[in-house]
Amino acid sequence: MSKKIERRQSIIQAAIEVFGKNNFPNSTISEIAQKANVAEGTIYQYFKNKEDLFFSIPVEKSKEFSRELGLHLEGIHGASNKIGKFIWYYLYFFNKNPEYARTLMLEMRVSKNFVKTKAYKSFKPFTNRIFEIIKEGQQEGVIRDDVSIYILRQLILGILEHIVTRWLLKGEKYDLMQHYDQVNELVFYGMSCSRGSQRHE
Amino acid sequence: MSKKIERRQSIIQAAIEVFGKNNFPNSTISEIAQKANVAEGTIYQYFKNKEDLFFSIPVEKSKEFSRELGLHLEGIHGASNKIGKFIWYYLYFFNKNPEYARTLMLEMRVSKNFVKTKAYKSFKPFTNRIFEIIKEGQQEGVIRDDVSIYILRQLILGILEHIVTRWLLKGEKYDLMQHYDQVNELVFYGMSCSRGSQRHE
Amino acid sequence: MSKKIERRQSIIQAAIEVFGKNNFPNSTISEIAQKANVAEGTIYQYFKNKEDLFFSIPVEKSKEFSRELGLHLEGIHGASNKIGKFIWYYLYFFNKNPEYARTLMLEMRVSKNFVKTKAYKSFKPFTNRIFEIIKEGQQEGVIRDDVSIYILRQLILGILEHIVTRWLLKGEKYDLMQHYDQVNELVFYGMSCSRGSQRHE
Amino acid sequence: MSKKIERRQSIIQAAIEVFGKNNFPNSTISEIAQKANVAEGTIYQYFKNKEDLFFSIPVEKSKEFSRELGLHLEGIHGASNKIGKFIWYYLYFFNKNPEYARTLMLEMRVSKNFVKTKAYKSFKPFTNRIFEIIKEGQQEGVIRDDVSIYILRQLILGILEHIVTRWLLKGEKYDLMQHYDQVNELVFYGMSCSRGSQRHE
DNA sequence: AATGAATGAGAATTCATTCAT
DNA sequence: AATGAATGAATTCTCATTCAT
Repeated sequence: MSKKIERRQSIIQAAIEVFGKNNFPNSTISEIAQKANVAEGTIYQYFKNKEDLFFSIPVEKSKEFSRELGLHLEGIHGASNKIGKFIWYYLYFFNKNPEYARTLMLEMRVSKNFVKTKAYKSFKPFTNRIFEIIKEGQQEGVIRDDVSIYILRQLILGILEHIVTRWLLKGEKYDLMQHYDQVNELVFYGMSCSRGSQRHE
Repeated sequence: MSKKIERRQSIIQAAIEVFGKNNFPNSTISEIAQKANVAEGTIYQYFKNKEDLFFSIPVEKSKEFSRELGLHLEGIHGASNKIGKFIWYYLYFFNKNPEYARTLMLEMRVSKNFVKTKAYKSFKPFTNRIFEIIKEGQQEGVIRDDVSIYILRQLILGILEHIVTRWLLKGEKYDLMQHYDQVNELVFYGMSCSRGSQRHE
Repeated sequence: MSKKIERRQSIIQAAIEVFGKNNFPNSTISEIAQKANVAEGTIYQYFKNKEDLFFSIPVEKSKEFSRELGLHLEGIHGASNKIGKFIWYYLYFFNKNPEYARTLMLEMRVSKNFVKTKAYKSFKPFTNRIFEIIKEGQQEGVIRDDVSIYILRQLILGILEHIVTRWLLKGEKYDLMQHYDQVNELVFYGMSCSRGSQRHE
Repeated sequence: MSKKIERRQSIIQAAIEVFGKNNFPNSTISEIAQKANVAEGTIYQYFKNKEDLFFSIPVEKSKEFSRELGLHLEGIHGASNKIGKFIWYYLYFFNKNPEYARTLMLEMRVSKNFVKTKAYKSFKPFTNRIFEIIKEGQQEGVIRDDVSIYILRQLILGILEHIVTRWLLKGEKYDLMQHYDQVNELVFYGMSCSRGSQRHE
């Protein structure tokens, strides 16, 4: 039983490495199978086809992300702290998973019809988590409520995606975490109440 | 003689359309040849191979960009005005060339080893043009000189690329030019000497 | 004990349906297993391989045919009546088993080396039954004896196969039984003594 | 120009041999290519895919059949003589093309949805030729006109197909032409106006 | 005896590139 | 210089069969 789950995991892991190194069309099932120590045919018992395997990566990684994020948020009080932690974990996660970052940010996110894939849908949970935190902050009175929460979420994710993308384009040569303070500041600057009037997008 | 140049142009143009619609691996020489009204074999008389054709696109487009940009800057005085014009033309150019924008921003720029390609090198001329304008501005005293010009250039291009990329990810559904004022403001906010008072245009 | 026989039966039954719907190469062991409510591996405990399962169908069906035919012939006197009954049952049987008919007539019978298979051999019993009846008829004096019994058997089966095949090619859209009288007449016309001289094949 | 036609022909010829020897699913493009002395890829320049190649065989052969049949009918007068010639040529043609006969009669004709294929449609021309002859015969008064010409055509083709099919099932061991007289007789027996006295040839 | 996960051989098809005309 | 037919390498995916549990 858990053997199946393990095997599935090892295929996904191999896929992350191979797709991250090459890219979708230049990656071969054969290489993934080899890396996962399974026969090519085995992959097709776990995934419908190459594309399905590809888009299963974010599904799996998003679960992991949400799960771990949940643990990290455990016991933290106050929306500000939670957002700070979120930003930290986001950077930490991609810093730790550069191949996945590459695939997600530079290939999937950018492909036509990405929003229709199951990969995109798998972001829902942690995307909702942000909503919760923002609302909490608005109730606490530390986050402005004169702006749609969609805009506020877009603010956070937009900055984070931008930072990660630049890091990738530079070849992941530096530690992504070094941007933590900067991002934090930018985000809080944009979200906090204590400002008379700011426009946005 | 000029027939050769014309033919080369029509191949490049067809390539832009086809690569922009699909993407590199899903585009076929056959379709490009058809669209350019030449035989497949003919393409190999003008370009070494598919990849060469692909990376020749920015080379060609960059020339066009620089040439036109030069004309638009003609007669404009003052670094501020020139930067304003540059921003305007950048947005104008990609707004007018969405297929090329898609290929360049979402596919080439994002591919590993892009910086080693001739495409990347072809950006030099207009990239240098920015340097000149920045230096001019610093001499004029309207652009801060406490920061490396590399950073300042990166500020301009970073914002522009970000804006164009978001536009593409949204499906080019709106007019890119509508961001002109916003970008302008952001750039001048970041570059000007005396925070609080910048004028341009 | 009888559980094994039951299980074997349900596999055969599933095979008839699946092979009849698709055809040999387009049928999968997986689908048959599913329909029979057994695991794929189980099929290999009852049959050597896919081909063996395929050719086991007529073996099984022929047994059923012979058994039932025997019952239907019980108590019938006179070769003419018996032949009539045989024709009736033949049409009745395939009318009731269209998937099997399809497989047998349009796929197996038609395949190279069919005569070497165990399927072909399994027809012996009911084929012999015809011989017996013909001989009986010749002794009774109602069936001509100036012709080889092989020819006479071939006459009966040839017509029946032809009728069933045409019915299948037309998509089994009509009731096969409607041909009973016609076939009966044709057969008796060909077999009966009361004719001076007819040539054949 | 004629090189393309020649090559197409040699591929078709190779396909006839290979499909006739094995059958559709057991035949490989690779073997056909080898036999035709072309690369596998070349086949796909002439035919969309394996299935297209398969169904192109009758299209090609039907053309040949009609063309040759036309020559053989040239100068023959009287519907009776024409039908006789038609029967003769039909048997002659399949006798000479046993592999094609096998493919057409035992595999294609028998497959579901055959009537929807281009192969089926390609029979139209010679099928129409029969109509013409039948009508001619009815006007001459030598062919009964109390029965639909569809039935009469079906009579001819039904008998011929049956004879050819039986020949194939027996392994093409005897000369198909030996059935000529028998078929002729059967056909004329069924088609002529005045039962009892038909003459032909 | 039954299971069903794992295997891997095998085949169709695509398409960049070459080269004879 | 232009053509476009021919090539064949390379890759995905299927599925009968095996075998450890």
